[in-house]
Amino acid sequence: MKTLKIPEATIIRLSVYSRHLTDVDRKGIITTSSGDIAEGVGVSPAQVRKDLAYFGEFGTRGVGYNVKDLRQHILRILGLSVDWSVALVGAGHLGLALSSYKGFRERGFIITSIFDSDPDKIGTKIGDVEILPIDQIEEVTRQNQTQIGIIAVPSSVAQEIADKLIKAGVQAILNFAPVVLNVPPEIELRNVDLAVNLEVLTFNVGAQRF
Amino acid sequence: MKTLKIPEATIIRLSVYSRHLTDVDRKGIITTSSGDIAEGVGVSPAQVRKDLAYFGEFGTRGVGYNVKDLRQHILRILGLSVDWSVALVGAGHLGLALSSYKGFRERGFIITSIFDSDPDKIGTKIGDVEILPIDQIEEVTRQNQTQIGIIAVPSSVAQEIADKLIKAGVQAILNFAPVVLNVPPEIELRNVDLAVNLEVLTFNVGAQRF
DNA sequence: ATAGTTATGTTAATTATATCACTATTAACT
DNA sequence: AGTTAATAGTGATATAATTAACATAACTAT
Repeated sequence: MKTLKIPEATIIRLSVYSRHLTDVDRKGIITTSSGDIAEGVGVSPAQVRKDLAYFGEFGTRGVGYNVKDLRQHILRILGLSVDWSVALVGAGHLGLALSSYKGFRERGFIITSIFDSDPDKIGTKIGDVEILPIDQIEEVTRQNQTQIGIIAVPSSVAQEIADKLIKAGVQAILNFAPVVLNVPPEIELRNVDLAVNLEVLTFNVGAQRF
Repeated sequence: MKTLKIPEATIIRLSVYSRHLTDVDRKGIITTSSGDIAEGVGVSPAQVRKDLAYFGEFGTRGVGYNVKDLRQHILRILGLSVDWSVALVGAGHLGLALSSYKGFRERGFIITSIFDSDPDKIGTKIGDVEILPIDQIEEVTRQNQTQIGIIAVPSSVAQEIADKLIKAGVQAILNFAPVVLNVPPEIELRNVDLAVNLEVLTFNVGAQRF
């Protein structure tokens, strides 16, 4: 249980590598190299090797990497060798988009419950998952042993939902509300702020000013 | 036109600061400090001051920052003192979620055109914007002088759409397709990969292994 | 066998980013 | 007016991440 510090950027790249390797594998290619991967995803070969080196030796010198093997190794590293139960809170446009997003299920993220406060939505289904009222979050999430919560509700209620999810025992939260959430340190939290992404773009478009 | 290199992390934080300042301003608070801001958004006071120092001096020593002033300065820095015309390509669940996302308009991002390939969708409206066919991207985007394109289409066609948007003269692209896009260096590109975000979480949940 | 080639794994150097500690400035109060 | 408290701005330091360089291992061909 050595706590070697691994950069988050490395984790993000590993995720991208694994997706790239899935594509390469589908083309029937058996062997690849740090150079190939680097070219495929737009980083340097040294970066690819360094990222992998945090976790072990997966290649053969002079030869390269076996595509299937390396892919499996990375998926294992990312914790994707098992399925994850996900609770989605908020069945608005964004919630609907997330629940129908193929990429989640492909990677082993199964949305096992959906919650909303709108009485008109409660009882209806998205796919084969029934929309439940907010006050059932704790009971249902605990019962399903759900580890991950996705917050897709308005900012005004996001903290309240986060508290409920944590009380229900989730270990990680993906938050789409543009607000700073307060969570205990043992809870993994990531924020996806859609407007921020556009703002980085507009800054860069005008960045010759600085 | 000095090209002082500014960390992307700084830009992201500035965006968060400005949103925080909007909240603080709404509460009627006139003056704030690096310490207040730091506490409000979860970073260190030194970080706040360092981030601002890239762009000038906005505060008064011993006193702090005027909330409205600082907010305006940051918005100006981020390029948000003017509106931006945005073209949205893909009117699926995600496209619908993005087009109805309040946060965009609030920050000056106006979706001026929406495109999709589905004949059933073409001609219908989202809000007051009509969905147009893909082959009108170039003409309409150029006419509107649209600077930003959002790609919310399947991975298989994302590169093709990117090419069209670039040909139409957009300067920046926000890509939601989980694929590595190839764009010329003068085009600003950001990728939002929803699955990657969950994978960073699952890695961290199991990270005691390393 | 052996030399040559290729590509990994790893150490070292460089670059980038964040933190810290100090200085300067302002306002308030006595 | 002088003193104290508060807080921005900044240069120095520490930490982190990326890039480059290199030594090692495996394969190929003669």
